[in-house]
Amino acid sequence: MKSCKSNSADSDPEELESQCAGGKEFGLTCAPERMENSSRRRLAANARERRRMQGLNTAFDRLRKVVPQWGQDKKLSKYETLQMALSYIMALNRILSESERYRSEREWINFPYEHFQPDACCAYVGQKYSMDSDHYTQRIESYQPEHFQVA
DNA sequence: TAGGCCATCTGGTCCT
DNA sequence: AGGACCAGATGGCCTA
Repeated sequence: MKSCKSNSADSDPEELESQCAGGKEFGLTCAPERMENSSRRRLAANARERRRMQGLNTAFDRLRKVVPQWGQDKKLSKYETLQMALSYIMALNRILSESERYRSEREWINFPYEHFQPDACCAYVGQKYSMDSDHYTQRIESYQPEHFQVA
């Protein structure tokens, strides 16, 4: 997945930074110090940007782990992950609202106890939910982002 | 082979 | 001044 657009992409950025500082790379052997500094700053900025994007991707991976994902074969794209997270939050929010309503109507006590089992909870948060997956898939898939207003 | 997704580079802008 | 953030450009990989 690496780009070959620039030679600098194929080497360790910190190493390149130090090489650049020596003026031996990128034809800068006889370049003025200003160009050298500029080039060095650019490489440092590239390295920072890579780290930033890696941090962003780590966050996406963590989000993927807590968001429902059926179809074990393919991981969600970034866009899909965000859409799924939105739908998931909305679904949970609705479930919460319903539970509040039940409680206020004093019907909550009749709510099936198994809804509070830890396993049932983890099935939502975990990777796959082998049991009852069809039902759950239908439930969550019915929560499409376009059905909600984003605050 | 076209299209989707992604990583990386890059220059601009904003913030501290 | 330098770092963080962003968006556009570019090219590689993968799949239908």
